[in-house]
Amino acid sequence: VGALPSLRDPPTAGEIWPALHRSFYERPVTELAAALLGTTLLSEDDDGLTGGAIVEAEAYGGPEDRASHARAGLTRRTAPMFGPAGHAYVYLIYGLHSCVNVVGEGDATPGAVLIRALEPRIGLDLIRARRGAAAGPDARLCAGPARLCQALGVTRALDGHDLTAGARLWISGGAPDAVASSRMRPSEILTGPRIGVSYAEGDWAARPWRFGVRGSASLSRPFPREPQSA
DNA sequence: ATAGGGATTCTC
DNA sequence: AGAATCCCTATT
Repeated sequence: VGALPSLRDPPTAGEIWPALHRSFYERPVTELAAALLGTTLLSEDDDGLTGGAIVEAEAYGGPEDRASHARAGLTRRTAPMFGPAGHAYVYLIYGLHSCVNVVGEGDATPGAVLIRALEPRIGLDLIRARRGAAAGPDARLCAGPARLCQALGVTRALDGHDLTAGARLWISGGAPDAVASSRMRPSEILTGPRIGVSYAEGDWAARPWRFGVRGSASLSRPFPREPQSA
């Protein structure tokens, strides 16, 4: 028995859940945020495979976006936002919590999408163990940008990671044998102002760049009334 | 060098 | 309502 894989080797997680291609990410961040709804974020490490369906995401632009980390321009911290699409931007907030973004646009245009909530679907036992005993019902385990990172074992070690490689941390449109596309119908998409960016000047705090799946029990918090379909 | 604050979460 | 807690960013 050699080191080369044989046809009888069990499929890897990346084969069961094929990674989205780079071209999926190369578009304006508001489009990308909506398109990510319904796709599956996956993480695999020595402890196992975990994942869930993305049900909430926020778009962040370049220096012109006064709510974006990129507002100060290219710095060491925000460098991934200025790099190629399809990579992760993972940052530490309040000295405690990791949050994960998906880089969009292109090399010339900085921008990223913050993943704010998942419906947990894969590796529930491991997700529950990582989140702790007081984490509440399953639907709330990944209801928040820092919660989902804790649940999936995402830390800044993954900052800059290439999401298109289909290993360690990646996003899939669905299993190959899945019948339905991950794409949401417009009537299923909620929009609203981004969370926690009241410091932003001008109308940047009010822009409806938060996107969510209508009716999901895993949203980080409710959307304001008067929802508009994207 | 140092001060001010943050795309959050949990507990009191 | 307040703490936890690190590092980024801007200023001295």
